[in-house]
Amino acid sequence: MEELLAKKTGNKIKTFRTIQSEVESNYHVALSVDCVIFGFDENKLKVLLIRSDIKNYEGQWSLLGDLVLPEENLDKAAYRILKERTGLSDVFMEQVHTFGDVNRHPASRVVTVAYCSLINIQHHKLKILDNELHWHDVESVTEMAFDHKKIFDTSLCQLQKRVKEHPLGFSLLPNKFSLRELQNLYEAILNTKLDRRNFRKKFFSMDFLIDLEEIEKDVPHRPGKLYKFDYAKFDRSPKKWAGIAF
Amino acid sequence: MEELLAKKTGNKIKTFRTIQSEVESNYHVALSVDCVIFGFDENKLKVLLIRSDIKNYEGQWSLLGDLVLPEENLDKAAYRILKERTGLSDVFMEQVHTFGDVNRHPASRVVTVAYCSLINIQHHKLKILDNELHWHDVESVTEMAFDHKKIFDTSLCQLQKRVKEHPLGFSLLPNKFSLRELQNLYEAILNTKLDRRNFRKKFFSMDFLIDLEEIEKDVPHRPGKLYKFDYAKFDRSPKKWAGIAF
DNA sequence: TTTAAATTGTGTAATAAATACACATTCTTT
DNA sequence: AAAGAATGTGTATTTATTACACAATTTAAA
Repeated sequence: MEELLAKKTGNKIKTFRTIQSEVESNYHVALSVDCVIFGFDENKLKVLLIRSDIKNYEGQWSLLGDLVLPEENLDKAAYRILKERTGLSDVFMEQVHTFGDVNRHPASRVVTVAYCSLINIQHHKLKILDNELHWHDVESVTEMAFDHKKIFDTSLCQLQKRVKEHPLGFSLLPNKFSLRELQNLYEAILNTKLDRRNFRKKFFSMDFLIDLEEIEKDVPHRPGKLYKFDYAKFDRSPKKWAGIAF
Repeated sequence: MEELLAKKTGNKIKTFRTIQSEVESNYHVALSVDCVIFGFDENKLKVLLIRSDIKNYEGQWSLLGDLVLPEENLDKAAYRILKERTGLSDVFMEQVHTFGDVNRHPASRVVTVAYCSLINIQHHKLKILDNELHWHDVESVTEMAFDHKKIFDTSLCQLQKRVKEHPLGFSLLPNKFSLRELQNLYEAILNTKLDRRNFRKKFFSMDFLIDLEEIEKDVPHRPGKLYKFDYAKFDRSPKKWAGIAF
């Protein structure tokens, strides 16, 4: 193995040059991916957590994560974890931040790359029978294992920001949704109340909603119309998302 | 060493459990930090690059990076690199993204965390005599070593976005600056032309600029007034940055 | 010393976007 | 048949964005 990686040689700083023994003994870390998987159900934003089986954090909730495999890209690892846990593969997924504090894992140094994912909770409802996995209300998440609360908070903040810039929210909804459901979703994500008329005006003026000429069923009040998001039109559109400034 | 990290046991997926031998042999990677250091000089946005001394990329330009030390947090590593190269320590620095494609480094798997930094180029002009280090015009950066072009592009995009949301730009300017310099900076970062009167109106209405009652010197035309950014007022302000939508 | 060149400093009118706000309608439940 | 609950709709006000022109100041050149 030739000169590789990085090392300081005397006073002169060289780029990416070191010797094999250093690499093996000191400069390598374990690398994991943790997924913050969001869902939306009963008008609440949810996050999918698993009970930790690590000694120090036994019984506490943690994010879904795993070590990155030797021949696996980071995004691939994130999709693998999601697939294993939910069975879903064609969903929104995005890298959020990397957490690498020296003592974040009790056993050894583990650097973790956090990913945020948005899924339609109905699509995989059946797989969460396992009592180690649970959908938690986002607003009632408090203590978590490791530094996962910090990772979760960071992801939620980023979601709140991103959802104003891009039409991400639809990934969390059923294919057919009412405007009330859409507004409830935005209110849940942004943790705020929105004016109903202005919300509707805004979404209709963007013109990416297709009226399905159907109405809700089984609601104890006047049913609303159902819509779907026009992904094809969105993809063609040059200006894309106008931005949502509530 | 107890059960640690992550492993699949049969069909059941466990969280963070594995055995020592796996950790050492397969699941560890080299971890580096790469800094995209931006500066502003002669009305152009610049990036600080170093000539690569790696065999495959010899002579090509690369970002300033180094392996993360065993007992070093990621942010610390980024600040260390910046300090070593520029002598500056109290500057804007922010994690951008992590790049971990399997073959991004020719020698072995090296996952790198990219950081973006904004510095006042005047403050360390003297240290860049070394001909391996060079300030490049951002718009003329083309080929780079490794996947550094991709890292650079990602960082520049993020900078363009962040500078509209937060008052970052001032880190790139001298303490005293004219409004023309400020506008030139924004035009350089955003790669666009802005209306001078609207730009001034916008910044004055934010009310974070302190009029220093001084004027520029040595300009071949009517000199402009000098200002500084009121960081104290900004920190106290509840609404912070109004957002710049050009 | 006069003139040309360059850039600063300033305000208003027009357009677009965000906000606040109320009532009739439709469907379900009792 | 009446009460409850949520849908569907429009306008007026305020705020932000954009487009745009001319006099004043300084330096450099004639």
